[in-house]
Amino acid sequence: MPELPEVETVVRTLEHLISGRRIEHVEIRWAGMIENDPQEFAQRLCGQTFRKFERRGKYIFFRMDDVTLISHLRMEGKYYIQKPEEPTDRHMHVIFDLDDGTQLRYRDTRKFGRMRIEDIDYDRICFHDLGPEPFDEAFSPAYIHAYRKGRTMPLKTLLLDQHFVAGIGNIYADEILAACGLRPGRSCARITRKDEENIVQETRQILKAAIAAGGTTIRSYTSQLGVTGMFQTECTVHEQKICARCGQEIHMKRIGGRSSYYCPRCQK
DNA sequence: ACACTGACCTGCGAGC
DNA sequence: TGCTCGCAGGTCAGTG
Repeated sequence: MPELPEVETVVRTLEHLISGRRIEHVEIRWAGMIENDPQEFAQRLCGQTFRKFERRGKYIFFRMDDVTLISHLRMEGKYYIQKPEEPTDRHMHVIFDLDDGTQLRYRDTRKFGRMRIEDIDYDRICFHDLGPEPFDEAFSPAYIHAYRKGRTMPLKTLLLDQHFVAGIGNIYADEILAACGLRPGRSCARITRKDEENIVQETRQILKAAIAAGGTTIRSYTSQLGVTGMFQTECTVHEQKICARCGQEIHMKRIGGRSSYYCPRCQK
């Protein structure tokens, strides 16, 4: 399931592959994933050229000539560059014909992903009240301190809260908390100043390493774009059996409706 | 205002 | 073998 590092990898790969390509036709096979009126969506994108490729949290922003195409992959959304004669299947939901004869195809087995168009100057930074990017200096120990004031939610829930910080999903939330030695179920009201510093530092460290590795592949993130990452081999707790640090059996507990993995010895 | 739950979807694997 | 059921999880609407 793509999180910030995977989405960043997809954005940079697509930038490399389709920058400067013009959309000649849009085929929408499943209209449920288009948040605009589907006809208007297709009509406004025809004749537009991919100019800039941006990311905000887990959202992709394609800046065209006159419109911004915003895409969220949710769990299983993937983009492919393929030729028209290559076979499609029932999970291909949107197909863009490009001016070089190839197609940009969006495939999503669970139909959770969403696309929409907005005006060209649509503000990426203020989008959806998303929290700061983890690498932005606004994401600081002082910011965490202020945000958690008056809140009692588990740390795991806090890290997954996109209003708190943008881009962290279930896998990296587990990894960040493991690196900090904090249990995912610990209330965010019960951490120290030092913990706040560690969360900022480990979040950046882990996401940076993941981006460098080209994103994580666990079960859903593979692509013909050549961006299959290998970061999952570096997971210390998520979907692991044994703690890499102490050998203790990894525990799994549902927190905020998500499976959360932690080492009961290393994480307090 | 905060916190929690269910809905959206489909594929897969466990269990009977 | 073939069926049912639970689980996977990002986001948002609805509820307490």
